[in-house]
Amino acid sequence: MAQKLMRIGEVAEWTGLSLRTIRHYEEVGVLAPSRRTAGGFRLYTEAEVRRLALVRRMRPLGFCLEDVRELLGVLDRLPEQSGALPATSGEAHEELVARLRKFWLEADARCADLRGQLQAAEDFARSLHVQLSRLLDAAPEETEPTW
Amino acid sequence: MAQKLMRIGEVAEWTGLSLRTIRHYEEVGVLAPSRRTAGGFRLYTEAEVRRLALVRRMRPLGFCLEDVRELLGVLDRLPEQSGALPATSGEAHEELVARLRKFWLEADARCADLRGQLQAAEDFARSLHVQLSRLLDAAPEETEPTW
DNA sequence: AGCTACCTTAACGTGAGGGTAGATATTCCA
DNA sequence: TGGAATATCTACCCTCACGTTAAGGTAGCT
Repeated sequence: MAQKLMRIGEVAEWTGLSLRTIRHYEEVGVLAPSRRTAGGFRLYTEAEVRRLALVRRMRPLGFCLEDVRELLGVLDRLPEQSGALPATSGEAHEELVARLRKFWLEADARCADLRGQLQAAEDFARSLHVQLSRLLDAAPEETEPTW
Repeated sequence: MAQKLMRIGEVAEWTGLSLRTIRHYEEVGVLAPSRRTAGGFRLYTEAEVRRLALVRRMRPLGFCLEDVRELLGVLDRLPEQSGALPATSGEAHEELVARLRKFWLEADARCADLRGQLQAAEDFARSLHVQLSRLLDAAPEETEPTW
């Protein structure tokens, strides 16, 4: 069956990215749709939509768009299935591994970072709650009696 | 004993904020040092440094600086100890509670958000690792034998 | 043909700082 | 007390990842 092509609005709904963001990704070379309608509407293949969804999942890691672009490039050169022999060999293969490992380490570090931030955020939310409780306890004349 | 006053560099070291960030917070009215030296150097009291450290802990929640400013204002009007009677009463008190609750709800929502992002990030890091392993397995000629 | 929903490019705005220059302050130490 | 070394000042422009607005074109239906 022929590929299902999506226009930008549908892609936005699917991925949770804004129209502006999707266009921006094209502007800076992260991902351009392979086709357009005669009138100029962007048409995305399912594979392209999946790539955008991947970018969406990457965002919390805080990689800049240039890094995202590079990582997509690396991922592209990866063999599809573990069964297949590597599409690359020798030096190219080595470099691929190196780049991938770099991203992995970086991603791991940023996960740790996120965990720390989450901690801080939860602490903060908790302390807000405590303040709020104190405030409510201190003004019983405004609250309903407990009976 | 007289207050210990810190200059911006020391404050930066204490809080983990950059000099530029601390100055920026002053520019947009989040927190200005109460004093300067005759020559114009910023001097922060310990209380001010604590406020900056609080802002630092709030950052992961992604509140904009205007919100931070407002929240600091609310926190300022809070009674210090649960023992003390509320410094405010009636309407003002009600409004304080309302604003504080708003921030609490918002903070909680953003924590949930952060948890989601962390999930996505960890998934992504894991998948990078998987790809990496596959890549290494597929090229045993480059790895050391297992014996 | 007209309507509506969706899409286009282009240009400017924003938030939260980063970086630099060039001038001034403060401190340390001989 | 006089430099030298270090810290800080203001003012300005830069960046990144989009948001916003304006003005207009397209797809598809009736």
